[in-house]
Amino acid sequence: MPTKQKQQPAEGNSSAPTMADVGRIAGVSAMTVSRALKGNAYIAKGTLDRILAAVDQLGYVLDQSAGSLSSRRTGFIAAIVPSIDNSNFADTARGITEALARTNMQLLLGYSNYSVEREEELIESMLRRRPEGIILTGGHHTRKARGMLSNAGIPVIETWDRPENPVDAVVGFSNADAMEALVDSLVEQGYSRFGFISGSETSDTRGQQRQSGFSRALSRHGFSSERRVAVEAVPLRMSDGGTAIRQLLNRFPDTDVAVCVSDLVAFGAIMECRRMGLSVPHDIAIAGFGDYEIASVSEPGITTVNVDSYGIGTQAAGQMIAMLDHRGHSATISTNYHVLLRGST
Amino acid sequence: MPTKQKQQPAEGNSSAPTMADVGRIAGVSAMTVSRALKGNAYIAKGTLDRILAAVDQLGYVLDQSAGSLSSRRTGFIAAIVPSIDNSNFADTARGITEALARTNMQLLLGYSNYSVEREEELIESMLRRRPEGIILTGGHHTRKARGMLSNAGIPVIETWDRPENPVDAVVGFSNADAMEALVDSLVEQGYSRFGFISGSETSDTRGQQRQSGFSRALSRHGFSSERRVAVEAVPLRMSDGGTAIRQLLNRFPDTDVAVCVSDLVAFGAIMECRRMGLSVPHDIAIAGFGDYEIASVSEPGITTVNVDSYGIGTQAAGQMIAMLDHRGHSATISTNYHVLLRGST
DNA sequence: CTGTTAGCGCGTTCAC
DNA sequence: GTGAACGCGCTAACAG
Repeated sequence: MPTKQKQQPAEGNSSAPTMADVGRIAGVSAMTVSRALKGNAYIAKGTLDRILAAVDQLGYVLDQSAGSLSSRRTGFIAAIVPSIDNSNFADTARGITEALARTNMQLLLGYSNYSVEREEELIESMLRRRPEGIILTGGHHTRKARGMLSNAGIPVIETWDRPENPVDAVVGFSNADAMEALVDSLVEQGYSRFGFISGSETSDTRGQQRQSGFSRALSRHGFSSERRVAVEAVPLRMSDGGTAIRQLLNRFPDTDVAVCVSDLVAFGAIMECRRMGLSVPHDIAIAGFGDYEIASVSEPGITTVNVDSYGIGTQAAGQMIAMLDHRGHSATISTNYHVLLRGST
Repeated sequence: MPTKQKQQPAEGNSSAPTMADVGRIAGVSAMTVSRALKGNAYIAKGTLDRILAAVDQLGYVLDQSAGSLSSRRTGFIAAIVPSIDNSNFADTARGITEALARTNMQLLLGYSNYSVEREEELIESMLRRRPEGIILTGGHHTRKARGMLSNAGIPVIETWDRPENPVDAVVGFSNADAMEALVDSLVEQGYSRFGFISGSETSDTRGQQRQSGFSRALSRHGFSSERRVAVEAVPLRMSDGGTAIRQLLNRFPDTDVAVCVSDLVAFGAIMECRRMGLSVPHDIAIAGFGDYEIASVSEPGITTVNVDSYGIGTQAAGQMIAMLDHRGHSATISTNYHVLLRGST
């Protein structure tokens, strides 16, 4: 009977202490340590104290990978946002994190850089961690991604949008409708020669939807929606707004209001106007989207649409928790938006 | 001998497929599937194809929790930043993510909200996932946190600072020195009656260090550093800059330049000045810190210090990878900063 | 209130 | 090139 030496039988090396080590010191079994650390089981007061002392002495930290393998619950929620530089999605991520902090769930956060291919990769690598649920941005995914998602058998929540064919639950609003509301308000203010500044027409799905809302509203009012400039960059930076407004005014000098896909772009455009010696809103009015902090602080304030970025995060997390508790089922939750008229128009 | 039924013997329920399932279809053992999916082992071409087909057919996704329990490598790198709304730290997080994307490591990201207690909680919950390394912001941690960190036996990298007693490796710069450089430049520009706008004096360690650099520089030049306003909020928002500049000018009307802990605050201050009818820099000059995007786009541009937030992230990740490879050891890496004089001063 | 037993799904190690 | 056995550290299930 040869002494088969399989998988290095833990020699006297200083690897992390285990529950068994803690138990040895406290004079109990590993199982009792497990129960004591979980907190919701009956443990004799004295035993508990000895266990906690041993934990302290060893500096023991639970190994959750091992625990979740056994319990079949990882405690992970995955979330993917297009970017974290963009404060709108950062707010959503913060909302998710804070809502999750009340639970024992941990957030596994990724950002796709506005690419569905990158999103697919992220989904795959995150699913390897066996999250109990996944929160996505938007309703546009690769075929393979959709396949993996439905195969995973976990709640999926799409946010920031109202997909036509949702994978599962949805927490969001119609970007087209929100933009339409903005345009309506601007028409009411007396504007009629609208320009539109957007980013890449292929990657930024929400930007495209805003543009279709823009066109829809204008055609309803009988105005032209031809004055459009697209900057091929994603995500759009403030400085892109400067480039874009120059192009717009160059190609369509009669424009009386420029609507931008985001407040950041609008801000860049306003600053560029100042440099060009144009007064906003007197010579040209400018509106944004998203109600970033800068929109209210900037002077003049930027007319925009508040879309409750933070609330999208908390509501998505709340819906996720409900679905995991079996208290709630797949649903579509409408988040609020409202137009804010400020000094820039 | 009673039929003890332990741990639900996987009935015909639709739980996720395993390597064994894949192997069954492909006509090989689970072990061969493992090797095939790892990629770096010799597998007969035909076998490989059958395995990949089976993976596809089942929609099989590797279970990394199980894998890492066995291999003792989780593939996680943990990172904690004070906030993700603040684009400086968001840039660092992006730098880490992008540098890590080339490896097989996955980022476990948390934010402490500028609280060392919250940081301690985060460190504990992250260590439960057995990260292979951890990246922190700053050098200020609770005693317990330091204990857990050294106990964990993994590389620790502190960033954005030059701690006196680093836990392990460091990637950062001296906030005091950087601020001193800014003040020196402003003195050279002819300013002498300096004001300082900062946030909480207790939670924002880097803000405090900037303030001490501010005082040090001024005393070196023989100027007063008494003109100070602290807003008790963390993190500081743009709008806090407005409140603060009012207070500052109220209490110290002779101030000729206001130095702010961050560009966001500086921007808020500049906008408030505009509302008060003060011209920047004619009536009052204003400088920031961090070289946020807004500093270069805003009109006037904001004088500030660029501290390479993104580079801190990529370098920290690079150092981490080196340490994990045993190619590099604990080290202190200096990141660059440079003063940018713009129109606001 | 506590212990025993088994096994979560994989990778390590050795055997062929 | 491939397989068998074992165990990573923990918790479910049951027995007492």
